[in-house]
Amino acid sequence: MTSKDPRAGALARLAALAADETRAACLLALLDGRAWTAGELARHCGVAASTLSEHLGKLVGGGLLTEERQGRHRYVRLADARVAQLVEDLTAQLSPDAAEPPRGLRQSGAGSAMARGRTCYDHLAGRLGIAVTDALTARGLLRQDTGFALTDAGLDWFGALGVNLDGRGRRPLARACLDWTERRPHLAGAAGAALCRHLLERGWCVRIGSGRAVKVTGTGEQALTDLLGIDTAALR
Amino acid sequence: MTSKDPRAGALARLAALAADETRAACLLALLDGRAWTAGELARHCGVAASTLSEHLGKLVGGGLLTEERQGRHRYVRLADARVAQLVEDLTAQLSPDAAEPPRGLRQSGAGSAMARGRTCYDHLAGRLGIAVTDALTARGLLRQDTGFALTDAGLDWFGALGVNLDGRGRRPLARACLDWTERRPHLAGAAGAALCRHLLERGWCVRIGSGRAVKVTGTGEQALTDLLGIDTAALR
DNA sequence: CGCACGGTTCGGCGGTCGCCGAACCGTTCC
DNA sequence: GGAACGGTTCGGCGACCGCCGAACCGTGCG
Repeated sequence: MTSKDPRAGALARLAALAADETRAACLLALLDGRAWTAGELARHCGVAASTLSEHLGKLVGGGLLTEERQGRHRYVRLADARVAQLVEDLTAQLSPDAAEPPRGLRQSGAGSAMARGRTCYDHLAGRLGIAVTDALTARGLLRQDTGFALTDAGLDWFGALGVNLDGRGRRPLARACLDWTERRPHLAGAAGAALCRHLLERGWCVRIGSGRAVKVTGTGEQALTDLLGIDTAALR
Repeated sequence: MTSKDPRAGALARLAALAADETRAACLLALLDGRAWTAGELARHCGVAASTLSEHLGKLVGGGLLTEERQGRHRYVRLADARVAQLVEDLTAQLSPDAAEPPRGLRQSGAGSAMARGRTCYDHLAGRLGIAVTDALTARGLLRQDTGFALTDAGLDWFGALGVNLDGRGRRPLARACLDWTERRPHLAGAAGAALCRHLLERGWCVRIGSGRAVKVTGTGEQALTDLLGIDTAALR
């Protein structure tokens, strides 16, 4: 408690924000990239509204969340992509040694929809995210062997698609995010986010209900086949 | 506390390991990549040996540290590069908003040696790390604009240098690590580690005392100039 | 052998933290 | 205006956690 490293206190304070099961559950839920109300999160976590209110205070105060008040609602979301990336990295740390077997075909309901395709903060995950990443790699648009980066051909491909990749702040263009169900890296970063947004805007994917699960539409299947040669049968 | 996400508990447990100032100080100290004894860490953190013993138990039990017992000593180090990466990412999360001004020329003693050059777990950081990263990028061996990856020319360059990049597990070859003093990304990952090891083996860099600070030797200056065109004057 | 030393275990102390229910405040809708 | 509702504040309770010193164990050295 004498000298130590001046960063130690700050690091501990940051980690403490995620070191509670309820707050951790909030962060994971918010990985879908959307804004939740305090009440929704309280119900999701199974705690009293008052309890969750205090948790939100800490998370917002710690800079992990931003809030937006509308009438009698308090909407809260992850502060930025950096926070989302951090939460992803933390959960990724857990997967390799988690004894959990590759999860069979249990929970075939909402679970399998999530496994087929979902959003992870602002990019695609699940089998859909993996399929897109693999297709990009196979076509020489993305390189994974020397890091995780778009190729020049990849930049052109995004341009031809009409996706604008400029104006991203200091956020890396391509980044690997470890998929939670597939245990394989998929495309995140500014390019992953832009691509996900593009698919949703074009109606190639739609969100299922209010969750983070997404499904490929008919026109989406056609587009993914034409653009990337993806066999969409496995995504149905 | 009812359903939540099954990952929430695991995430909270992981974060809790870093959520204590003393344990955080240990993790930061161990970022130098070397093995410390329990006593060294206790003195470094300013707590009783018994207290630190308990902390080590948790960190080892949590898989963040591995231990190696020799005689009456207990040597402990970060478990692997994944853990180091995680700690780096967490500290990087803090730097952008930390009000700390770009730290003037205070602590000109050991501090400035650290700013000149140091190791960050197993790769180079400080001005030296930045200089190497910039030089690699300027020479077209590393691309940062589309992610963070070696180019084909970069692969060749490493090969010509006699650095073997095979045999890395699932660890990414190139990865960006945010520098703590310079606030800029530098090369980490398997390539960064291999390069750092190479510089030390060839005697181009040597460790200063027992810390993580390193300095470039005379032959090292010549080599860095020849190989990468680095102006080593700024590193003295 | 005996002492010094590094590390661990244990009991106990004090502070923090997460949780709840009750009271309260502001918005929305009837 | 009144009722319903989302959210916040507050007091209090129980659990957990980090810290220490003392006792203990094993290694290494004189």
